[in-house]
Amino acid sequence: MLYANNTTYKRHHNAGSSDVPRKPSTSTKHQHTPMGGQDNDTARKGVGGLLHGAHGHYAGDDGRAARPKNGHHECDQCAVRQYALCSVFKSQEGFARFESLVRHKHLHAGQSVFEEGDPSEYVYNVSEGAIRLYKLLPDGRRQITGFLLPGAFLGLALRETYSYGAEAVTDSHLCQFRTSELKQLFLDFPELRQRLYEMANDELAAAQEQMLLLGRKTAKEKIASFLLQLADHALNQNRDPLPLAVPMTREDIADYLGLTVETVSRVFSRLRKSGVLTFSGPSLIVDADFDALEDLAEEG
Amino acid sequence: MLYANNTTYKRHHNAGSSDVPRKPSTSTKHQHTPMGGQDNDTARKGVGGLLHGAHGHYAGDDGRAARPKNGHHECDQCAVRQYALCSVFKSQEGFARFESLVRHKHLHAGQSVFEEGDPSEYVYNVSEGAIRLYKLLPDGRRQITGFLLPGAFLGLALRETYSYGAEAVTDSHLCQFRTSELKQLFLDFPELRQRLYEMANDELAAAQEQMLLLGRKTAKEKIASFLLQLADHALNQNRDPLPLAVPMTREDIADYLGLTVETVSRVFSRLRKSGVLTFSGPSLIVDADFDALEDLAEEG
DNA sequence: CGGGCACTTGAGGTGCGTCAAGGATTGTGG
DNA sequence: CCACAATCCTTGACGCACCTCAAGTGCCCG
Repeated sequence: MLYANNTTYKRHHNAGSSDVPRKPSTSTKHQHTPMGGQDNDTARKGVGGLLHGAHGHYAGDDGRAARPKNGHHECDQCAVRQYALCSVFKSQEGFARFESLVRHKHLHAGQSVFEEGDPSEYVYNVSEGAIRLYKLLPDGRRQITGFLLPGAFLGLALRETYSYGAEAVTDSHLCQFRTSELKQLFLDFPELRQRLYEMANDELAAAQEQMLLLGRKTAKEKIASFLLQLADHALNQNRDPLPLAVPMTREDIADYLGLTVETVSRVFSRLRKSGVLTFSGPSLIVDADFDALEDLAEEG
Repeated sequence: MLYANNTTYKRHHNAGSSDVPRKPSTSTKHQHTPMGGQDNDTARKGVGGLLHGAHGHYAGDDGRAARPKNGHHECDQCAVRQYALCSVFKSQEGFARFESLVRHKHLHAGQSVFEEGDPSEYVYNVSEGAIRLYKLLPDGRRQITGFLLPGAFLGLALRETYSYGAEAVTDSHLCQFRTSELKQLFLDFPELRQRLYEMANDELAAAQEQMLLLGRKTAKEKIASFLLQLADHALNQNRDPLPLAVPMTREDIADYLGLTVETVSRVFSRLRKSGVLTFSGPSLIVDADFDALEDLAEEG
């Protein structure tokens, strides 16, 4: 079940440009990934850094989500209510007003939430699953700018159109709001804006860190940093970083780190052969020498 | 005067790591750059994109700043008051309260505003000059994450320490506020937070664009995109994009685009030889084929 | 069991980094 | 006014990290 994702973004075929890197031709399909499976299901949330999600305060359960999987979503059963945007509404009536605006949306792995350039009519809160944000060049080259995890907010930019695309990496659940209605709420709930502001700041810091990675780190350092992000996110949720699940495909990782699939694969292999990582299948790392990874990542 | 900047960030020498790119050894010095000079002085503000500044509404003057250069700064003479943060204070007493908190700081080219890890006691508004934001790896590799221009806000991230360093590219003037005091103002002036939120969002969108550039564009595309950023910023200030000044050094450009000095220089040369650009000295472009640049940049 | 997809691995090419040298500009001090 | 030192920029030769192309393996699912 760790192969729980696939790619759906379309890459425009581009007849004959010259000195530009590979423009992949990619198939388009939707694939329903069965949820459930064994317990390392927890992995689905395991990302961190530019990979946004709720941090800390993962009260109670050890990371395994015992949520309604039947598509019947209610806010009072919501897994992320304690720390998502919703947590701003302390009072009963405040929350009621908030809840009245929400529309629940379920997405299958690979489905698009919105595309770059779409009018930004809605904003979302991720309550289950994982979303990837990406930007494309006209010839199809893709840069993934981040992964969103439960508790993360989607659509921050209060602009007329989305400046990036968003797709479900795995089956996901989103709470949808009209941008205009959310703005109304700002008037009565200044804490809401405060909360969004903090989130934007966190994203900004993460984005700067990612620029450093993209512009100045080697492939090995990028992979090491990425794995540490995954591990840190697990720690932030009070989960054990081992075994470490890598829910996204090699292609997603490559597009996130500014590499190619082959390079990602090769670096993983080299880390495995040098004893830093032990794999159990391509998307599950059962052992990792985090000290070695930190040296490799040149953190700081 | 277009060589109006230098580098001051320290690059740690790192005895013997192996497969890591060049770790430059850089001198440390402060250099006072005489302001004034001829009129293409306007160039000092010429940046855009991740290069933040005030956009639009550059009422009146054609870009040449007729500001008090005598260090005696008063808010009511401030060049950016109309569109900087200060503009949220409509009322006389509101602004008075705001002004009472400000402390004016003048920086010479190359001087540090703060370094990564410093406690974020202050935030700033840029009223004159240009600031570069950067992050360093332990071995000295640097990534410039953005340039700040008049009207831009510095220190957005309401975190305990700055997550990046900031240095003056040219002689600059900043308005300094205590973070704690600014937060107080939030209570009485919700528009202030709104404004900062919008700014953070703009930066975020720019950061994502820059990630696309860093992760997926070729050297030529990066340079072309960069020049278009410069030109767009000029346009946003109602200035003619030609002649186009490039106030930062090749090293700054390289560290901004994830390249080396030599590559930056070579690409400029190639663009010059192919007739896309015409230079008058290394930091002034007197003619540019913007259509060609847009093709090269793969904008989209 | 067969086709599709993700992943891996190898062989070879290249864009850009590295190393090195030289030119242009500016500021400094005699 | 002229060495000079210090930067910054440019250019060439070369090498390598990563990309490209291609073939093969394993897994999943129909």
